[in-house]
Amino acid sequence: MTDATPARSADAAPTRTPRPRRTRPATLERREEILRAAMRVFGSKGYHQGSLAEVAEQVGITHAGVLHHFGSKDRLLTEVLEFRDRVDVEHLEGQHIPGGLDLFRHLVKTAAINAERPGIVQAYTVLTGEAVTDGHPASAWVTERFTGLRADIAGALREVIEERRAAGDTDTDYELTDAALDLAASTIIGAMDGLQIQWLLDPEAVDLAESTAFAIEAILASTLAGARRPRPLD
Amino acid sequence: MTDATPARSADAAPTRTPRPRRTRPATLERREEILRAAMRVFGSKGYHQGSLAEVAEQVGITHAGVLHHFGSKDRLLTEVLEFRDRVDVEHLEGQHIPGGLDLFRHLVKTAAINAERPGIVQAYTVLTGEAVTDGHPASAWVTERFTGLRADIAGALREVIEERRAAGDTDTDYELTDAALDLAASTIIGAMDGLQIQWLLDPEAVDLAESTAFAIEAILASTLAGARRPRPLD
DNA sequence: TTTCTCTTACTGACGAGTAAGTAATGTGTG
DNA sequence: CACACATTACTTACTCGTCAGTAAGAGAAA
Repeated sequence: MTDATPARSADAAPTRTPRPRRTRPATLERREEILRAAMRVFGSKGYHQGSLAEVAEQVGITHAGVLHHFGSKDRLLTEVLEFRDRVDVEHLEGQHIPGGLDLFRHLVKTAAINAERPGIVQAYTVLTGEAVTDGHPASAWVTERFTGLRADIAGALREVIEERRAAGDTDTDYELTDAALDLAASTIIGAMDGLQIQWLLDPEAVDLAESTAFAIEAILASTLAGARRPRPLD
Repeated sequence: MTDATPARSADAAPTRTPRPRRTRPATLERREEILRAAMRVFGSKGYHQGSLAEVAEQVGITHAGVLHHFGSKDRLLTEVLEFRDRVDVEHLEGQHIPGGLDLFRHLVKTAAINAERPGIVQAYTVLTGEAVTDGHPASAWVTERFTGLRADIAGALREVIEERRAAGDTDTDYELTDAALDLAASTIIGAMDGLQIQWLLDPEAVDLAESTAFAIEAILASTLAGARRPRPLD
């Protein structure tokens, strides 16, 4: 039984360099094109309903060409998600990631910008919704994304409250638990996501920017008011 | 060009009655079984990813049997949605649909109940998320559902405010526009839906009942406080 | 001449819908 | 009441389409 694979290390001439070539710049661009196309397709049709053929067509190749670059549909999806993360971060490059009240202003501004690009919002919403199905390849990513967002927002909340305390605001001297901050953070994220769904389905009926701003202000006010705020349901 | 279809009305013996037989009770039960199975399947896998074969298997027949009853997968989905509507209404039978503050208490209680039945929540969330994809058969249903919910909640809000005015609460004598009520209504619905997503993905991280209650109280308080509430972002 | 990019061509699987047939369950007629 | 025959509730066995993934090779680049 002879080895069918060519002998590599054993007696290859030492003159032979291992020859790494790797990615040309044109190829990297190609891959980004594919990622962008995939984002459009998965965003409008969902992951399961979107096909590799459709992604391929948008960049003028065949579906096998896409598989050459990404190996499988699952891997394509995860690379799309990582790519989005990278792009989002680059977008903030130069500017620091805002904290404190600025984070909330940033969220409101983002909603206003998103109201002009339904495609992005749809992509995010579809993938997030799909991720709660059993065994979906994006569910880990979405879950971690939520975890990160909650931490960021809870942190910003803490900053705001501590700032006010430092300024001698006696309205804020209640117990400040992590749980309460997380609660507010989840609620803000939830409201933003839920409003996006309604807006996508019926843009006439919901003003994305305005309702997002309202939600954040309401939750912020309630959180800052702490335990002493009258609870309307009691 | 002769008519290939047998002459029906022209000279058929008047003795022939059209013979309607229709559905036996056992059949109706069978169809309900199928609808319940379909809800489970579409709820856990989504509409596109869930197959007729899987639905059929759960009631012990073949996928062709399902098609015999419902004609097509699309029709099955719409009948599932109509069935859910019917069941939900029956569930409230006897009790009046609550209005005013009771509606909000009802929403909070529903969230607490839902925290014990992730299947239902998942079904609702998956279908809603999928509905924002292009040309999805459930999008009309979901859109109308949101429209109805917004109207109900906005109406309840109006009731609450008018009650307080009647009681002489001067805190509520600001302009009361429909737009403001709809805004609050969308936000409450959005928060509930968004929190469900996070809870499904990470039940440890989010307390569905508590966060929903918090969201509703915060938005309610903000709305009742009207225009005079300090706006933290300004 | 090796490596990379991509195509053509194929496989295997799965899924919705159709067609034809079968067994059971009624229903109208004599 | 009995018989004939509609109608129902399915099954089996397809068709047709789609889609992910594979294999082999061609042309270009390095």
